[in-house]
Amino acid sequence: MVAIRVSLPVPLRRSFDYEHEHPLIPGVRVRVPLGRRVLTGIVIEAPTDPVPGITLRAILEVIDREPLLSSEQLRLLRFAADYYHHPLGEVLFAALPAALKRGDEPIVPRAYGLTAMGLAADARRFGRARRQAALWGAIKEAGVLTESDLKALGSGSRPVLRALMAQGLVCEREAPVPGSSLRPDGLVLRPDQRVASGSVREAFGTFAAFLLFGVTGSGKTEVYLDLLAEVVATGRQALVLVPEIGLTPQLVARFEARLGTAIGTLHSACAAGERSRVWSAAAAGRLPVVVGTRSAVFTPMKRLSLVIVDEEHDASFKQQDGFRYHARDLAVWRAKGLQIPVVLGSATPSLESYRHAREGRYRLLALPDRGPARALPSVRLIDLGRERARDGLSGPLLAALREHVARGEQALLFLNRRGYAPVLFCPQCRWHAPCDRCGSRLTVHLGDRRLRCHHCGHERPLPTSCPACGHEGLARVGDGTERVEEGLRRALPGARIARVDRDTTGSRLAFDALLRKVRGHEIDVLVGTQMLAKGHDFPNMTLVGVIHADQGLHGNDFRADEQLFAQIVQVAGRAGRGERPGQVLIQTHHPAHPLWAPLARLDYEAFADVALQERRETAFPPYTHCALLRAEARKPDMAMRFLEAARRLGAPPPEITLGCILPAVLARRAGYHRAQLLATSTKRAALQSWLKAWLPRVAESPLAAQVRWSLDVDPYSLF
DNA sequence: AGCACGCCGACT
DNA sequence: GTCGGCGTGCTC
Repeated sequence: MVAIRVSLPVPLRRSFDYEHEHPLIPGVRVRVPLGRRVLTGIVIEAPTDPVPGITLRAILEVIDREPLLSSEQLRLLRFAADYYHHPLGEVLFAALPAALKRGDEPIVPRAYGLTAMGLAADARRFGRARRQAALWGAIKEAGVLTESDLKALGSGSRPVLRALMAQGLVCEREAPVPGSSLRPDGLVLRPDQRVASGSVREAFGTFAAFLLFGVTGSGKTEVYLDLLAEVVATGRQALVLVPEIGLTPQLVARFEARLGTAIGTLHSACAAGERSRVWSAAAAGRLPVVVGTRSAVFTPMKRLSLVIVDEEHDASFKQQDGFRYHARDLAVWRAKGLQIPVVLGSATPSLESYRHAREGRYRLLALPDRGPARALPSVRLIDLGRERARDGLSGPLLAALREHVARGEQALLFLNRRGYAPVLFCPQCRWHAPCDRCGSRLTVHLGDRRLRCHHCGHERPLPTSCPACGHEGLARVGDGTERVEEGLRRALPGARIARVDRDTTGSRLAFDALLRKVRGHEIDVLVGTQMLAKGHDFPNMTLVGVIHADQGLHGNDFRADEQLFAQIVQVAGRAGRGERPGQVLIQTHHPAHPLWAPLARLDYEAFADVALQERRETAFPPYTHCALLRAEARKPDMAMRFLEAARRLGAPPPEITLGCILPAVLARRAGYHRAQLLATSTKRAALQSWLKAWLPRVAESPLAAQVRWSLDVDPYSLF
């Protein structure tokens, strides 16, 4: 009998030991009793020295013959659990597709081939069994018959196959790697793309991180494809991480067409069965390329030799609840462990990555060209202090809209605020419609005459008079997309206007239908939220207006600057992607802000200089490393009291700064009172080792059980 | 997280 | 008299 250490999907910061007749390999799944339930767990150490003084219970069943998680994956997941200070059990299970979490068999795609007897057989032996003869002939010719080939032959072919197997002519065998009928001449790279791709190719087989820096339309995707083609051609594997909205069927189709091979995709909308199929196929080395969102960073890949993170600055790579990992950072760590190159691509890199590149830890690969006949759009600021705006629309913006529409061109207006107005205000008693469950205001939605909270979803009918004093003239203050749309209809009668936000465009289908209408020029002006900002090409769109750009300038959050820059570049990329040059008009109350000069030139490097300087002065990332302890509780003060206790347990060394306990920016949300405590240090290792000692004590503090708390290492934002 | 045990209010 | 509210304690 040996002791086996097992990790279980429970939020406990420890593992459990069981006994079994013989040692097991780490990564194997087992069924074990815990209390009076039976759970699926993962062996992490066997044999192990059992915790003394505890009678071990027996493992009930060993599920896998081969480890489900490879040692490489276990190393990655252990590191992630350690670095993000999240219970290992939850981390391990976060990496598994749902079916495998439950303990289902991994899906092994089957294939069939001829046995020696089958190869030697003669067509005449089948006599009148014509279907058997045909199937035998087909397998002989193709060499192998996959499960999907069999399906293509129709349902009647399965009994025929069984008959061939019964005669010992056909047997099961491992499915082959999908054929790569690569078309190597499909890609013609420009010189700068060739240089970029060449640098990465030279690094195959060693660890190197590259920052592929190129504006929208500069052809980053061609560089990826060139590298992927190389990986596919040499029978190795590559992992491509993309932002949540970036994984479109079009993108996958383009990859498949260029690479001439099937591509596995993993994303949140993936059906459970499909997910575990891709997972298993990738693990076995049968899928050369996997494209996926955040959680795909954990995909097992036997022959992984390249990792690409596209739009590496995108916020969706950071998980915002539970196990708060950053997929881009883990991707870099994974590449380092495997000694393979990793390519981070962006037009607006995160300041973290950009600093690494500037200081030589990452290699900067710039794609300056925009290709033939692609001029950058011109950007102009409109000073809202001088130009009065009505319904969010200033005179110069309206004039430009009229001009472009009259010329038969299209325009796009951005405003990251849906609804009609963000505040309903009583001018008589100064009442503002509040959300009962959050510390926020309700947004006026005129379309269905309701008040809605954009934080918790709470809603109620729009009152016609003030609930506090009965006054009838309630004011709708501020601009939302509904109001801008209404203003546009008044100012541009006759123009065909459409609005795109979560309220008008519920389904993917409706969204696609609208995009088609825009391309067919059935729409002149499109008003919408950031739903529109990414990826959609409208060749006739020559004007882009940004209604309010100021949230990003004086945001309460340290990352507001880089998000604003990324958004403006993103938005500007919508203008003039056809032959006609684009024009971008940005309305701001602060035209003199130092960030606007580089923004107006769409000059990322100049922006990064200003922003990095400011981050250095204010001691924010990337110049310091942060960990944020968040807490929330129904009872007021409870979260604060927990954090105070945690702070007292802290006793940090001098190189770590433990901040004050502050209410969260939205101090009350969905009925919970929220607060947070920030720890920072210029030394990542020092912060890590202090957290390691601190966190178990925090977890065991008596108040911990009475609040919902979490630690966020490298928080994306301090909201 | 589950799932127990455990001690106080409104119901067949 | 019970059914059931969720407080707190434990799981190898």
